Amino acid sequence: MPYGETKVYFDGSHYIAIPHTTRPVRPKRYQVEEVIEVIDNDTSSSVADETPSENGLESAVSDDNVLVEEAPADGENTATDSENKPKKARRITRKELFDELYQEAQKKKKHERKKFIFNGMRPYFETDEETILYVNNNMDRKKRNVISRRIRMTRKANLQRFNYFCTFTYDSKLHTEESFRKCLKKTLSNFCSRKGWKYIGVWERSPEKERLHFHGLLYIPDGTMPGFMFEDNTYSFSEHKRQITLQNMYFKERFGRNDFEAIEDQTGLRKAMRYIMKYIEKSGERIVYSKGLPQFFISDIMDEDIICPIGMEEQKLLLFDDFNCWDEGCLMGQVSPEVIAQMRTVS
DNA sequence: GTTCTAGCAGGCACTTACTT
DNA sequence: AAGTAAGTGCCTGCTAGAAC
Repeated sequence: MPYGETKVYFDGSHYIAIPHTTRPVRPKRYQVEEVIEVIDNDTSSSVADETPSENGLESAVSDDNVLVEEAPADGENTATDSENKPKKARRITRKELFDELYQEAQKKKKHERKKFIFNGMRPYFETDEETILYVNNNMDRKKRNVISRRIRMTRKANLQRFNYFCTFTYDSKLHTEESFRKCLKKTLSNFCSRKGWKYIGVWERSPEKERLHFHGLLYIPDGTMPGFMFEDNTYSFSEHKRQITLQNMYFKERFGRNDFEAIEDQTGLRKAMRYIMKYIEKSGERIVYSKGLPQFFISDIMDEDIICPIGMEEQKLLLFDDFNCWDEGCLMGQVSPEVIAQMRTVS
C-alpha cells in the first residue's frame, strides 16, 4: 500500500488525495492588540448609522463594540450629549477598527478602498509608513481568510449532494428581523438533527430594500420535506417579468416567502456555490454550516487507484473515480453514513 | 401519543492566525 | 496552500410545554 490514511477531497469532477505528512510546528504566539481610543464623527462609517432600527442589531461581529464600548466613563458627561453628539469615543483595538473600515470599504470602488482604510487608520499610527505596513498586512490577512473560507466551502459542498437552492424571506406580520434569523436557524438546526438535513448558507441583505433573507444549499432527504410544495405565479418587479417559483407551505406559514430551486446536476451546484461565494466575499458575512459536513474523508490509496501524481513533488494524487475507498475500516469515522452512501452512488 | 418550538448547558467542530 | 493551536460560536442532546 503506497499511501495510507490519505485525505481525499472531491473537486466536483475528480477525487484528489493528499498523502499524510507531519510537520512539527512551534507553539503560536498570538499578538496582544493594544486598545486605542477611536473618535467617530457622525458622518463617518459608524456601524450605528447603518443599523436601521433598534431591532436591527444583527451584525454579530460589530455588536459588542457598539454596545460595550460607547458608554462614557461617568454619568455627568450625559448632560452635554446634545452638544457633543457628532463625536463619540470608543475603546477598541486597531484590528477591530481595521475590520470595520474594511467592511465599510467594500461598498466603495475598488481603487478607493485602500485609501479609505489608510485614512481611517492613519490617526492611530506615528508615521505614514507604519500605517501602510499595517494596512497591507491586514489586507493580506483578509485575503487569506477569504481564500481559506472559499476552499472550505467548496470542499464541503462537493462532498455532499445538495438537492435544493433555497431562499427564505420573512413576512413582517410574522417576524422581526431578529426573530426571523433566530427561528429559521433553529428550524434548520432541528431538521438537521432530526431529519438528516444538511445546509450551507448565507444571510444576505438585498441592496434595494435592505431586507434580510437567507440563501442556502440544502440537502433534504426523500420524504422529509415538511408541509407541501406549491407553485407561486407572481410578477417580479426587479426582473420585469412573470415568474413561477416553487414554494413550501410550512416555511410560508412560519416565515413568509420562500423559493425552492431543485439542483439537478453539477452545473446547478456550481452556480449556487458561486452565488454564495460572491456574496460572502463582498459582505464578509460568515457562512452558516450545518454540522456534519466533512471537507474530506480518510482512505488508504492503492497504486491502481491513482491516475497520476499532480502538484509539487507528488504531494497530490489524482484518482480514478471508482478508486477502492469503500472499505468501511479505512474511513476512520470521519464521514457520516449518508455521505458514504452518496459517495458510493457518485463514484 | 405525536409533532413542534424553545431554553439551556456543555462540549466540540469550526474559524482564524500563524508557520512552513 | 497545508498543518496546527487557540479560542469561541453554535450544535447536540436533553427537557418541558403547547398544540393538535
